[in-house]
Order: sequence, then C-alpha cells, then structure tokens
Amino acid sequence: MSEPTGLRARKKERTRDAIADAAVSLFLEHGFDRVSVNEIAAAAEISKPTLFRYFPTKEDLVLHRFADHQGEAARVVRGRESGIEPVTALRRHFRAALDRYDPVTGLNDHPQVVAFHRLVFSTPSLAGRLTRYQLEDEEALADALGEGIQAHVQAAQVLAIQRVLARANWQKIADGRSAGDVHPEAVADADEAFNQLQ
Amino acid sequence: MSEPTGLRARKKERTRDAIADAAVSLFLEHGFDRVSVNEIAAAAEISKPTLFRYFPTKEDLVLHRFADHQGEAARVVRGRESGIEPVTALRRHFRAALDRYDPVTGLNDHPQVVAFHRLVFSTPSLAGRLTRYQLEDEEALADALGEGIQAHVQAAQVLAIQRVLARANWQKIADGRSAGDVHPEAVADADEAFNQLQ
DNA sequence: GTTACTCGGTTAAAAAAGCAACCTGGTAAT
DNA sequence: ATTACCAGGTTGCTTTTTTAACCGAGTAAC
Repeated sequence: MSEPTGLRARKKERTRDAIADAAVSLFLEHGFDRVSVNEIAAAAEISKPTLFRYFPTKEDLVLHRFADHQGEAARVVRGRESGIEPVTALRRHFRAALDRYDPVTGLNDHPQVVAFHRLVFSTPSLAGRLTRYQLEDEEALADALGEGIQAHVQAAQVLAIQRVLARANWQKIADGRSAGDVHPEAVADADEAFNQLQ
Repeated sequence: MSEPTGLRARKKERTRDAIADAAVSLFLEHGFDRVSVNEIAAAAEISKPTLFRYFPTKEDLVLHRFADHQGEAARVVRGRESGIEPVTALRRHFRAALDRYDPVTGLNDHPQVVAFHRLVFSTPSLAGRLTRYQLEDEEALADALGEGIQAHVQAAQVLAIQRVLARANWQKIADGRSAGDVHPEAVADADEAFNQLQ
C-alpha cells in the first residue's frame, strides 16, 4: 500500500540527490556556465553517461525541483472536491503554499533558496527552459479544465497570476525583507489577483 | 607508476570496507554467532549475493585482514637481499613488525584491536579457519624455502614461533598492560626464540 | 583555413549489483 | 515423525553503472 522501498530504489534516489546537490552547489559557487558536466560527474563520483541517465540535460540538474512539481496544477483541479470550482481549488492550493512558505511561491528567505532563485533567473538558458516547463504545465492544466479555447485561456491566466505573484514575492525577498514580513502583502496580492480573475 | 584508481575500483573498495566494517562492528556488539549474514547485508545496505561476492564465507568477513597478509612470509623470503639467510630475513621482518606495533604481532593495545583479537580467539569457527589460513601460509613458505621435508619443517617452526610470540604478547596486553610497556619483553622473547631456532 | 581544443550529449559492450528463488543442514514445535 | 523455520551459500536473470569511444557545434591558435 506504499512505495516498495527496495535496496535498488533507495540507492537510486540517493544517487539522484547526490548528483543534484553536487551540481547545484557547484553552480552556486562558480556559475552555471562555468561548471562542466564532467566536473559535476566527478564531484558526484559517477560517470557522465550515468549523469545523463538521471537528468536529460544540464539544465534539468537545476530545474528538477520544478520538474517534480510538473502537472501539479492539473492534479489539483482533477482532485478537487465536488462542488468546488477549479479556480477556487487552485486559489486555495496557492494560499496553502504561501502559508507554508513553499519556495515555489517566491515567499521564502532561506539563503539557499534565495541563491537558488537568483541562479535560475540570472541564467538565460535556465530561465528559458523553466518557461518551457511552465508551458507544459499550462497544457496539462488546460486539459484538466475542459476543452476549447476558453480552457486554454483560463489555464494561461491562472498560471500567469501565479508567476507574477511569485515574482513579486521574490523581488521583495531579494530586497532584503523577511518572508514573515512579506507574508500579509503576499496574501493580499493573491486575493486581489484571484478576485480580479473570478 | 601507481594504482589506476578508476571510479569502479574506488567504489568496490569502499563497498568492501563498508561490508567488513558493518560486520565486525555487529560481531563485536552481539557476538559472531548471534549475527546473521542477512543482518550484515542489511546494515551494509547491500544484498546477500553481493556480500558473498566480496567475501567467500561469513568467517572471512572477520579474517580478511589476515587473509590480506597471506603469503607474506613466503614473499619476505623470496624478496630478501642476496647473502641473507631466509630465517634471518623473517626474523628482521618480525622485529620490524614488533617495532611498529603491527596487530599481527599481538603487540597492540588499541581497544578495537584488542576486542577484535578477543573476538577471533573466543569464536571457535573463527580460530579454526584462521589456523587453516596459517597452514596455507606455511605451505607457501615451505615452497619458498626449497624442497624436501626440511623445508617444511623449517617453515612450520618459524611460523610456530611467530604464533607463540604473538599469543604471548596478546596475553600480556589482555592482562591490561600497555604495548609500550610490553615491547622490550616482546623483543627479548623474539630474540631468544629465533636464537634457539638458528 | 585548417587544426585542435572543449563542451553537451550519445552509444555499445562489459562489469557489477539487485532480487527472488533455491539448496542443504540444523533445530524447535507439534 | 512430520512440519516448519532459520541459518549459510548459490544460481539465473534483470537492472544499473562504468568505460571508452564517438558526434556535432563552438572557438581559439597559427
């Protein structure tokens, strides 16, 4: 009734974490473009083909945390309780993420998270690939919302809101404010944005 | 001009060490017969067949440190400088081991080493297999010494001396004395024994 | 304008590890 | 006496990892 945590699966997960950790820490130290995949493989004590078996591209070494959330919006809509509107479900989900200071909301002031976000946003190839992930997310959400152009529009609007909100939060954090301090504004912004949509 | 330490070799060595360490520490804690190979494999986070690929028997999990010294006496004889008698070479080799407090001489008071020796000597199957190792060692030494019965006799006598000396040293350590304190006696005993032989 | 790097990424073959199922021998309940 | 279990080891078979070699694009040297 759960994950059949065999020896194999456990070691795989650990290897994956080791690779991603080694990569991110090297990237944060020297910059994304200044670190080669060979160096990452060496630091993680694995071979280059193994690295690419775990992560399809160099960018995914950084973005896998977002990739792991892929399709989350669609899942939220499909899994909502009966009688609840899709946008309402998404709104509550975002609000919950805000309350637990989930990094995806931009409302998190842990130094590692901040540095990680700066790395992503200041590296063109990373930001580029990240938007590609968001596009796929949008497709999935549109599918979950129904058919026709209006489903696509709605999906795009909701995700655009989340992007804008996250970006605004991140900006305030980047300006030196604490997450707890920003939280009320973040909630107010979210309410306003979702109200406008609904 | 050195070990071509590939990724593969490095990981194998680490796995081997991890297995042996897990095994010995479990044995020291609960006793050799009270720990199953399944528990060892679980503690080392490997599967049972993998364990037996690294160590042929359960006993070897403990005795591999001795096994690694296999044939050492024979090598000392074959590698001696010209003009040096075999027994002299072995005598000097043992004296050098004594001076560096090599565990094989029994003259070592590190708690881990003491506990390890007690484990070996107080577990029949271990002591039994250890003597089997020594017999093989004896064969190899006899081969290195030449042919005929006298070579075998000489080999047996030298190794018997080393066994007795090591046992005597270990006994004094087990009685609570320090290695440094025992060292002079150990040297004197060795001299006397080897003098008697020569 | 070659030559020769380096980089991200791939391929094929061989080694190593995992897993489940089995064998043999002992020992404890029934 | 049978059953059943647990011990140390083994046997195939599959999955994972290493290795070395390669590809195609960019770029610096000469």
